[in-house]
Amino acid sequence: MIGERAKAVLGEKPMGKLPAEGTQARRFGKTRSAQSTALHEDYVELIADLLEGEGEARPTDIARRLGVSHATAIKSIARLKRAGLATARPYRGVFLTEKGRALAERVRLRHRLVVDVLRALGVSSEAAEADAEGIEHYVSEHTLKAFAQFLKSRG
Amino acid sequence: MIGERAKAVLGEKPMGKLPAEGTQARRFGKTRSAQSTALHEDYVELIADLLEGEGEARPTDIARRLGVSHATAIKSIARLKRAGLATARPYRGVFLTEKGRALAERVRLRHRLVVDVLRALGVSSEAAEADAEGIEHYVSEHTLKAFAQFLKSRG
DNA sequence: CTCATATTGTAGCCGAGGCTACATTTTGAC
DNA sequence: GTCAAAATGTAGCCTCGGCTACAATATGAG
Repeated sequence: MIGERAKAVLGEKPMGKLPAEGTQARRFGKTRSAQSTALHEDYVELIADLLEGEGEARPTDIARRLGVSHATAIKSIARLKRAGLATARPYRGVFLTEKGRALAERVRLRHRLVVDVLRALGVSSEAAEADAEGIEHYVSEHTLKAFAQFLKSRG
Repeated sequence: MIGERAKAVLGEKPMGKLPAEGTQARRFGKTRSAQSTALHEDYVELIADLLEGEGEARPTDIARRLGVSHATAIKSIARLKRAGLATARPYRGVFLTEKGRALAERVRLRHRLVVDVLRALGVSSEAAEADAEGIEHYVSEHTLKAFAQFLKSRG
């Protein structure tokens, strides 16, 4: 008797409703890389907010807002610098590069759009804000456009 | 002249439109913990699909579908076992525990709901599937209910 | 039954993103 | 100007989720 494993080797897989591995793998891969930029986006957005609201962005404030230790924040800021998104000299606060500011602006617009769509769908303001924090990093340009169109179409 | 930093120490922060640190920190914290479960959810969902479609879930197949090396898949499966979501004996394939099956079912329903909502908002099927892969892990119960309600209300 | 091959498992490396503990610098009060 | 306290930075450790290279096991062909 030839088992399922044998069939697989012979290329006799049942092949159900599963998508082609290539497509699925690509999707998961994209999701993974998005995860690596999600933190960068959060930091950049927060730094932009702090710079506007308080005039400066200090590691301790950043750490408190994000709910992490200051050591973690400092390490992340170092990664931001390596990525060319921020500048910071010891004991002198954090600033955004042109690239960082551009990213912050895009992130902010996207955040607003996601929150507005969620609210339009009947989600409460609090839940919309909270969920958007996670969702926004995974919304593609295409989907973003559809969101904008949807909001416009329904006034 | 007293700088902004001095003001902060004295509790004279301008306090603009930024939310309270507590709220924001809690949100980010939740987002972070969601990230740690996202991979578990992907694995569990895929394993359930494979078990149904092929009759068995082998590490190599899982790795190929997720686009990672088999070593990575095996290590993740070990984490799944530790989390009580799966069982696996050496060279004998992967199976889900009751808890794992329950999670897979929830994840599957949520995935469908997210894709359907995205499509209802005018997102193409391909983009909806791709984006949902990332978005779904950050949709709260509250938002999920709103999604279901929205879909029902518009037929 | 033997054995080549595919699959599976293990070891060891890496970077990201957490943490605590400790060292250094700045700062404002005095 | 001194100095304690707050902020900042550094060191070292952890887990997760990647990887490659190598070892061990199953499996089907013959």
